Amino acid sequence: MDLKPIATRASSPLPDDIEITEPLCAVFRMRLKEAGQKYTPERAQILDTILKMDDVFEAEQLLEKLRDSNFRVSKATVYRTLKLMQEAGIIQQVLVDSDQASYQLTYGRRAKDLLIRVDTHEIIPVEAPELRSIVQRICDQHGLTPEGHRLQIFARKNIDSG
Amino acid sequence: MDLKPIATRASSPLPDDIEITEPLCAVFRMRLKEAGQKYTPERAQILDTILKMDDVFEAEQLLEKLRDSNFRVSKATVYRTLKLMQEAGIIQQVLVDSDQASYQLTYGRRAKDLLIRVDTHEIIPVEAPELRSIVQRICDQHGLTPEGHRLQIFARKNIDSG
DNA sequence: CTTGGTGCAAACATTTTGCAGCACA
DNA sequence: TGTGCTGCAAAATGTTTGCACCAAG
Repeated sequence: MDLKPIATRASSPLPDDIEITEPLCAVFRMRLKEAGQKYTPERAQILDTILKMDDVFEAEQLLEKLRDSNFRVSKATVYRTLKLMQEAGIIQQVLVDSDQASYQLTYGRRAKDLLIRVDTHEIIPVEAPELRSIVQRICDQHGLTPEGHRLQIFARKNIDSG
Repeated sequence: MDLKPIATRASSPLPDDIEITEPLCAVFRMRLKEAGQKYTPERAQILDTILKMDDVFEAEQLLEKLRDSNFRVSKATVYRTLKLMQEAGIIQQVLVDSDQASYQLTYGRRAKDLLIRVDTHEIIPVEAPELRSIVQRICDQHGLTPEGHRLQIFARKNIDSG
């Protein structure tokens, strides 16, 4: 069994969010070229659509949004492209729901931990810098080197505030 | 014609080692009773098998282990029972792998955070009590009440330690 | 030509469900 | 006797794959 989908790796001190599509396109194209692959209109459309979505999105949401657009892309191509983007380090799989895979745009961003509202299902990326020392301590205790982590906090609206 | 004769519900007595599970059995039985449901031999066998497995296990591993035992339980019953045990607060789903759901025995235990070795795929339950204040702080900042969390730390053997 | 990409449909793997018969209060 | 539980098979779900055709160097 493969243990590849490691989401939310908080590590490298990257600048915060980069919102421009230009560079990300370039990155993707470059990574594809390195592997002898092509930056096709379908792939561009998928990347473009992802950039218009929430930070964390499900495959089904992406498919729906793509169906609405003028440029139709097949389900197979979407899944194939999502895999390519993971390999290119542009997105990462996040395990939020057991039914469906979610993905998170991670390139050029500091990976965020997630605050998940159980009442609305809203997913809010958050930062927990103190976590780093906890992770380090636990790894130290086991003689291991940390490679990343995944933190999801579940919460709901305060009873007293609304 | 090729029906695999899974033994019909034996009203036979349960294996001896079921006694070990006394307290948890009692909890499960009680919860079932509250909901007008029964503590059947199949359910006892599933609980018993889970207690013999790693803290975190996949459905497939459980099915396999059950197939090996003398007391056969169908796949459908296993999945139905896993759901009941979740409702009873005995086990929890953990999302480790995108392919398959994993479950963790949680009743009467504290450790819910996981240290996952990316080199061996070993899963080690750990404690991170300091996390509580982090979780609380993040929820406070968003006006939310914490309901739980999920922390998975990915790590591998130290390079310098052999 | 050769290589890679696409859409479609079929295949896949995991999990759920409909149903007829069994068990037990 | 009724209600719940079981096994089986079929269905449902999300994802992957085989294949024929297309596009670009």
